[in-house]
Amino acid sequence: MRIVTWNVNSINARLGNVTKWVKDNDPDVVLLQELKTMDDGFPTQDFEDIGYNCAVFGQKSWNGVAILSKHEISDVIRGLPGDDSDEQSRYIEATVNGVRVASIYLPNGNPVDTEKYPYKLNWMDRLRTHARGLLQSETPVVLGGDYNIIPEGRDCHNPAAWADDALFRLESRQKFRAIENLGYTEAFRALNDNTVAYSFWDYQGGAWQQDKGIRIDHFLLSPQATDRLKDCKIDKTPRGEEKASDHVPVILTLK
DNA sequence: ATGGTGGTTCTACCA
Repeated sequence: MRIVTWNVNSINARLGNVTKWVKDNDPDVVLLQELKTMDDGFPTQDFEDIGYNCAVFGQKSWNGVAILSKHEISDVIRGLPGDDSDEQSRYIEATVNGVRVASIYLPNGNPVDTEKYPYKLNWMDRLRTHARGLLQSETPVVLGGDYNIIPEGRDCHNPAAWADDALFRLESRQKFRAIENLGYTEAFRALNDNTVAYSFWDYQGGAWQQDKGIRIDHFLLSPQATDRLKDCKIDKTPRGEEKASDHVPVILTLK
């Protein structure tokens, strides 16, 4: 079973790139982030035409997450539990082929001297609480998405340049690690010990051409999912294409 | 310190 996570930076601006990649790679499940459209603007028909069911949690202009699946999608939750006043569409969760999957678009948090940073940290506390509850099912849980977290220095080109950024601040990384410490395994790093690999390159400053990237798109796996972990790879080829997203797909394979 | 790019939407805001 293959599950992909991909921040597409507008699903409608990226529709040709995404449908082509999905057809070529044929994953079971695709977790999308940054749709930048409301539910009724999501190109559901285009994905149904290539064999995928869709569960969408959209929002006008910003955010927005979705789960695409060749298998039936059931028991969908839209929105991260824990704060009814949160209006941002950043979390969708469902059951697919016996696996509980979530598509996560964790807040960026910059600039750190604004309300965006505490919003990020509070959102991570809520995610940890919810992730802890999911473990009680003792079934495979796969939390995939754009976490907006650089877990370690080796996950970026120049750690010094990111030192005070919301993606790399110690508080942010500690909260990410606190979710791992519940019993979740970060799939890519578990299988690629010393590999330097990135999942995002900024549009600005020739970041792609100079390979000044960061690794911020992750899969966190419950113990039952980790027992089935076979492979986790980053496909950076889509970043070099015309009209590319600034993120690339990360591909998880479970036995 | 600034601006570099790209998306949504039309004037800034977000990343």
